[in-house]
Amino acid sequence: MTTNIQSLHFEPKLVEEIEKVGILKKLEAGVELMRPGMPVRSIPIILSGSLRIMRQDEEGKETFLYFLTKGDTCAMSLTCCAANRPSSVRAVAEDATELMLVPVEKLDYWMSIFPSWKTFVFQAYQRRFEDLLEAVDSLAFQRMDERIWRLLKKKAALQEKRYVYATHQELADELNTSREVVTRLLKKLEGMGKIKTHRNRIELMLK
Amino acid sequence: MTTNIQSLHFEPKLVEEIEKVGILKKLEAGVELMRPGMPVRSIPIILSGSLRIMRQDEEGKETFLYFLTKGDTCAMSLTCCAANRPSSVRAVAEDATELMLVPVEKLDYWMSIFPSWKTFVFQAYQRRFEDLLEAVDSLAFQRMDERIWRLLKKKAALQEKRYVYATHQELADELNTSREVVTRLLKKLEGMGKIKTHRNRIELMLK
DNA sequence: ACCCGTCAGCGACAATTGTCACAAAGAAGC
DNA sequence: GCTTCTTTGTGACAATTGTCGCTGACGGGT
Repeated sequence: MTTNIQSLHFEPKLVEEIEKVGILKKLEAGVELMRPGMPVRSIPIILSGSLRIMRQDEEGKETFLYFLTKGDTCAMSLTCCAANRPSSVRAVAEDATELMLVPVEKLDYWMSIFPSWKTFVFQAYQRRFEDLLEAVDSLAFQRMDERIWRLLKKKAALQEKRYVYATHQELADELNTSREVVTRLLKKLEGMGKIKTHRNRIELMLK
Repeated sequence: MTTNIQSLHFEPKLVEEIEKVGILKKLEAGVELMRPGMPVRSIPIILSGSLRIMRQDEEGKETFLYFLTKGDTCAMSLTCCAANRPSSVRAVAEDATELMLVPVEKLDYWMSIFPSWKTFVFQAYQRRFEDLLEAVDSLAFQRMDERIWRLLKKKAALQEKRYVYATHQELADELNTSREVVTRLLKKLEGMGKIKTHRNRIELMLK
């Protein structure tokens, strides 16, 4: 599952640079990479696997924002680094994940000399904006059953499988609702023929 | 109320450039500057007044995202321009507003030669990220009474007054709820001594 | 097999929000 | 004054979501 940095459309010289100063990090599924308040010292570039980005409130309640996958980087890291501010989100490995950590100092310098890095940074901003708007849409316009269904589809797509391995409690936490509500609505989705529920696992009936 | 571009921390040469190519535009309160699907041909820099940025779903339901005020620019414009994509949000003048429209073509060029422009663009991204996260917080973690109360405080702060001129229906539209709910919760806030309601106008009892 | 901890299912009820119907109050014109 | 339109108020009810209590199912270990 190892992806190397070469496959990410960077120019050869930049690839060289990244490999020189970047630190490869491997995360097992479920490991927390970043939490609100943590200082951000490096920019992660995801090589394989995926990160789940969550927003927390003061009491620790959470809500899902978006996933980062291969080739993505965290726009929050970019803004936090630039402003020298702590993280405002939580990042958790959704699967086993590999990423390259690039020190903050390079951000600006590379932007000025590597066009592909500049493109990369701007695309990151743009994609994360879209992702955040999608999160807003979900919160503002969709009911909980629809939100669960979409989350399941996204999770399944990440793995390219029709199974999602998660407990009802975990899904409830990601959507800032309660376990009972998730159970109830999963039953409803099952009744509609969209899924089948198993212990620790949900099967999506796509197509 | 006219603010000129000089007060925005740009270097003199850039100010000159902006004045040369920028188009000054004045909007009356309530006028729509941008709607979802519209092509974005220029980047607006707000000189005075404020813009209300809203997200819409397919059926036209809306939810408030954030306000832009003096010195701000629309990060959506930046991303949309860069990717040559239509707007994904709606922008409406909250008050009488003046803005400078800068043609897209300059975005990149100025970034490479004017440090203050680069800073400006990155700060815009950063601020709008924070604003969007605040919008997510509001949607995910707060009940409707709290959301109304916060919206009122923001609106009052924009004008630096203790009155907000709006009907219950308008507030309902901005929060994607119904007029009756707004009426009900405003009565509740009034009972708590936080506001006084009048026709077309709400008085905030701050301090 | 049995125990035990985790996970899921379910019924009852509460809280919040959404919807409908209708009335009253205020503003503006005649 | 009267009429009309807009805005606000309110009661009743529905839908959705949140919470509590309890039950049973499943799986891993012994």
